[in-house]
Amino acid sequence: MAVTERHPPRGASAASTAPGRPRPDLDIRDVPDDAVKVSVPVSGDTPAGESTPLPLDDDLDDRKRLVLRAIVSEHVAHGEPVGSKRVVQVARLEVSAATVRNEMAALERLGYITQPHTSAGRVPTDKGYRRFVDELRADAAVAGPQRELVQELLGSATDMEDLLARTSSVLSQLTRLVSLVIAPAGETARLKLVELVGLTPGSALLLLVADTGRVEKRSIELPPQTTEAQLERVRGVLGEHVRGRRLGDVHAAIAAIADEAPADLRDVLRAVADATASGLADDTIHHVFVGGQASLAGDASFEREHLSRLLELLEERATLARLVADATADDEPTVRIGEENEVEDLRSASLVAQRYRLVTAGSLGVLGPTRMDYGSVLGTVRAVVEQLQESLDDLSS
Amino acid sequence: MAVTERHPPRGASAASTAPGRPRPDLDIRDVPDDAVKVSVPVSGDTPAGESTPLPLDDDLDDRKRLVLRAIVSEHVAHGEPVGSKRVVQVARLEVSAATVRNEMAALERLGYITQPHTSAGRVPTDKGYRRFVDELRADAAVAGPQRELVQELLGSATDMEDLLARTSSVLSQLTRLVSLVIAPAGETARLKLVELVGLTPGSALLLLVADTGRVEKRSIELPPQTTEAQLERVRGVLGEHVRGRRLGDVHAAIAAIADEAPADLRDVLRAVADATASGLADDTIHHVFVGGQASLAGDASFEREHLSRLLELLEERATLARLVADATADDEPTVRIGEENEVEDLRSASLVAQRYRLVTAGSLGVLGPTRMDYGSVLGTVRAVVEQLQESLDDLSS
DNA sequence: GTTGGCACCCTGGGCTCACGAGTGCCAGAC
DNA sequence: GTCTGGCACTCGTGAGCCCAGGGTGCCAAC
Repeated sequence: MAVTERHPPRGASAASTAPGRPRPDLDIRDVPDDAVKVSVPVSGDTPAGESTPLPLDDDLDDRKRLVLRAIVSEHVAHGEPVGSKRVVQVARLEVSAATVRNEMAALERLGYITQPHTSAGRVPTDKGYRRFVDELRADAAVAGPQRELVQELLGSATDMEDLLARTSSVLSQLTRLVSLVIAPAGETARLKLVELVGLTPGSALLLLVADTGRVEKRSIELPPQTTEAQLERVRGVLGEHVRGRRLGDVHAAIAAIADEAPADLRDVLRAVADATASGLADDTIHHVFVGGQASLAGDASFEREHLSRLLELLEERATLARLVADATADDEPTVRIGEENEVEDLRSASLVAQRYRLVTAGSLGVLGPTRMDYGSVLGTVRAVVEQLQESLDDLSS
Repeated sequence: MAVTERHPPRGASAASTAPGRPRPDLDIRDVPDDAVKVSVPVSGDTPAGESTPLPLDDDLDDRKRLVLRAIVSEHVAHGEPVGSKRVVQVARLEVSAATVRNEMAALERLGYITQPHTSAGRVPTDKGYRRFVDELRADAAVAGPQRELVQELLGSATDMEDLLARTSSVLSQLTRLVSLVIAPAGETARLKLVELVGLTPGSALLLLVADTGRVEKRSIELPPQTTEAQLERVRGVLGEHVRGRRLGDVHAAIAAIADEAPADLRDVLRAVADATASGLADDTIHHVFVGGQASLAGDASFEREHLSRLLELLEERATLARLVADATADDEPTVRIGEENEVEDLRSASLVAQRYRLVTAGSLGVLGPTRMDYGSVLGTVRAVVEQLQESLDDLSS
């Protein structure tokens, strides 16, 4: 029922329905070839460690898989432990509950599900969710009208900041989870304009504009008695030697010319160099857009104290940026489930993220309870990334 | 005890201890002349409406006041309803609990306190808090070392954005509440630089730099086949006619010259004018810095759903800016307690805010449960404003 | 391998009960 | 008139108990 809603049988599916089993028009489909790339072993450094060996078709026969899927779907949909009877109903299995119970016992032995207490239904473990996700294919979950909405919202963005802010907002609204959008690092972007604006006798504002539209400003304390004429000359020097360089190289370039500059400009140039020492090359100041934090509070999965820590985490933009960037190693959506997250506070949360590319890659994703609807979330993330991509191309063309 | 901690008997106090009552070395002091200016009737538009009539010394005799103060302090400190015995202890009253009970009954009749249920202790009502705050004088609650810390943190800020971000962070850390810092509107700031940077053949970036250090950028879609030469001329026109104007006047100025400009520049100038149509004069895009949201989750006053709505509110920066700005009509700290807030979702929350001035005023404050330690929060807000003020002066001198 | 049946387990809700904190009020003392 | 001790009363809370319900594991039979 609810499952059906979430996985509308759109698109061809009855395809390769594997071994001959009494399997009716189940909404849960097999893994097609565009299956979601999973977060697993890009190299050996996946946090999860022990989980599923990559060749999926190992310990679970078809029926066990169906049972697992049913349990995950049901649990995600209703939040309660699901029992054998329910599984029979929802998976439309043509066996008895007793049989399913046996399967469930097996699944529990294998670590895919667990019971909160003897004689409650079963609940998926992180491993169970992982398996479910691995077998899932991302739905095109953003329905027509919604998709148009996304297109419209993102399409009318005026610059990149705006675009990313909108993306964050759209993402959190569609998924009702916390959205995270990390702006591209931009250190390879090229400098389009360098300006030095005198604000007061003792201070000036350094403006750096990159060809991506990124604007950086730095306050600069000028040496006493710097004259406007000197500033003008510095402007000239900067314009000549620094414009067109990569953001990542700006600091070195300025430092270099400072050393060779005439004595009376040296101090000013040094000050300028200092101001560009950090925040351009390194990715410490990634802009991060966070949206929909309120959704965390609404979710019962998180108890008070945990919630509080999650919110704190969301305020540490640097950590956040690293977190999401780390999770997105290639161009496929990635899922980090519960314990797979290194970060302590994300134990009972999951991250679904994907990279997008501009000159250099940014990434985006959503954060929510482990018990989330991975199918539709994956679809949404993917769709939003595509749309963002397009809008970005529009902006920079 | 706890009260003592929160109101250390620093500074002269034993002063005008009003009428002759057996009042020992209470930590709760009388209202001195630098008493906190309250949010009340700057004009007739205070949301609260019916609460305390201004001449404070009306319905409450001294002992009732003491009792009320004790109840508020105790309740704030421990979060539980406080009973007559407790009041006797904590207020060091030399009367019996029975007497206090009579006083409490009176206070309840007057609407200052209430009992959650028959035969629990009493809890302050909004009106009770209001009265308490009205009689309170702001403590210099930021202790020495902390104050230095604030000074250090704010002092090393490089520009205004940075400074305000730090202020927000400091404020939330000191109070353990949600901090809100609203940047000055800046529409009266004067334009120091106008730049038009061509990014791609079809688009450019308009940069506006104000003498406050504020930088605004706007993406501009250029008419097809705009040449660099044209851009250069537009730059000239802008530099000549717009520089030095107030931000609030920029749009009109550009629109005006667009009409008079040579035909081949008109479209470009129109585009530029469009881009400056909003966000400069109006205060819709106040920058708002929010910090310490996690503290909301930690507080038991808010139940789940309410919490969620509060978090949502915090994401609506525009509303937030209006909220805080509205609350700060003059240069004294203001307190909005519970129902005094127009905004529905703030029913059980309080706002403590104060204005600070630059060229034009910004404001800042904290948001937390109604049951907060107004004494120290007021002190902290005041101290932070002072410090911010100083740092701002440093920055712009 | 599957099934129905059955004993068993555990949570959650509802109920009762005793306790304790706190009150309101009264009669008497100052 | 004001304060006080005392007392009866009121509720909310927590413990203890029971029962129903949903779920399980296992077994014997198909």
